[in-house]
Amino acid sequence: MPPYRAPRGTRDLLPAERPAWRALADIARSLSDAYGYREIETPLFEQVDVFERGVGAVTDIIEKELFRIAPRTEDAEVWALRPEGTAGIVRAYVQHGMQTWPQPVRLMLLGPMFRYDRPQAGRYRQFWQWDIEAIGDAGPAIDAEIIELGLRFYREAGLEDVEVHLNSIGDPGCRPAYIEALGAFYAKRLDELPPHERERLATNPLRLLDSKDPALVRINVDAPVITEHLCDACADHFAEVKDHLDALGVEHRPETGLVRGLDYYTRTAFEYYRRGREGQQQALGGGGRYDGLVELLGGKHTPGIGFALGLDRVILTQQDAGVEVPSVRPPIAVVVGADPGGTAERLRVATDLRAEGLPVRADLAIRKLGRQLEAAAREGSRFAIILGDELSEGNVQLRDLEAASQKVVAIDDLPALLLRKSQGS
RNA sequence: GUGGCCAUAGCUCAAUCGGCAGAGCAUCGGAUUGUGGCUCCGAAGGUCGCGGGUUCGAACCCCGCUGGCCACCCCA
Repeated sequence: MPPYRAPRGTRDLLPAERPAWRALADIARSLSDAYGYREIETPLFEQVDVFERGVGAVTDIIEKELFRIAPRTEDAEVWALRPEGTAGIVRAYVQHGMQTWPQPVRLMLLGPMFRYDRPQAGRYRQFWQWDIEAIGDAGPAIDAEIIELGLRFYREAGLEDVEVHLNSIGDPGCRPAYIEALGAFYAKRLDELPPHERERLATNPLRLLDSKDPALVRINVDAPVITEHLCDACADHFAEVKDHLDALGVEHRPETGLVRGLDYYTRTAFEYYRRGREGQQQALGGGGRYDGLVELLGGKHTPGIGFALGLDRVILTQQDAGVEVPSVRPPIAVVVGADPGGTAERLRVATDLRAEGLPVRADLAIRKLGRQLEAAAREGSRFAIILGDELSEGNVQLRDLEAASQKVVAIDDLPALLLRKSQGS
């Protein structure tokens, strides 16, 4: 066994699987361009305060999953690896005075996030998210734009049966009254609650709503529904979000038990699931509105909304659904030689062709021609460029490895010839 | 953070009752010295996850640790 391994909950993404990842990143970037969400990169770590204030100090993400960086000196700042993207993006929004930009500011971020969680399938300590944020627009239309953008991404990734679950969780004006009503409801039936759920009642009663405990599922049928306790402004907003989605032809499934785990969410909350795969670990992405977050991080009161899609889970779901994804592309040609030791001329010919922009590998192993051709064929290359005695007249053998045919070609004609072939003629 | 299942070559897996660690694939080499994916031959590759214990003897039984998976918790 090797002495060192990738840290728990992390993994190496090997060449064979990278093309599928790159394809997802390409989709994310081209959709971001098309929708006008411009790419931003923020540090992988921030001051702990950014997350504690932004995500919420009493959330699981902060209390038990934050990757804290041990300070080097007593008076050093305390840092942590980012567990999600929104807090850092909003910090950047405030820091760079983006409130003076045309509003809303549409941003996208693609990168790794870190949570000190117990690993499981589809759950890693380092995982990748695609973040979309629109900061500075309170209107319901932008909610619909973003929700549809997420669905569009899944479709382009080959996942046709992803749907959005939608809820509104109110705002600081109306939510406290609802939580009180909810608390009172559970208090009346305290003896029916499992001990574990009783504890959560004190810390975060909303959480009981999406519990899977059978006893609680039964009780929750009678629980007060948040969308019936919204203030007029929140209720109007929610209705208009749904109207906008309907106008787009986007199906949305009401989910009154949907409560997101981060403190900063207000009003719109949504999660993406594959139809028939609605378990808690199966969320492919989620997001919501965070109208108080900019202010929490030192800016003016500014509305915002966004989502985070888990790329690791998209990859897993593609595999599960049998979606065809790109694989490693072989070079169009491999330069091989009759003289096993003639690595210098093989390297020179390949280098010249690469200078013309052609993906060409040279066989640099000192081995006989048969082995070189074998390797080229197994790699999937279309052509082998065979260097032999003809080289003294400026010619090579161009062998078509698929057709098993070959012809003598002037070495000077190779670039144009291969270029034509690589464009699929 | 809680509970359960698992860990043998790079990968997928065998190894009878506790009695000399194996196969397929992959890698490298050879099959009369300029022609490939097939075939044949061969080589290399192991701290049986790690550390203790029981035993004449442990891949196999017991304990601990690490890691993976699953169910919780929670999230993406």
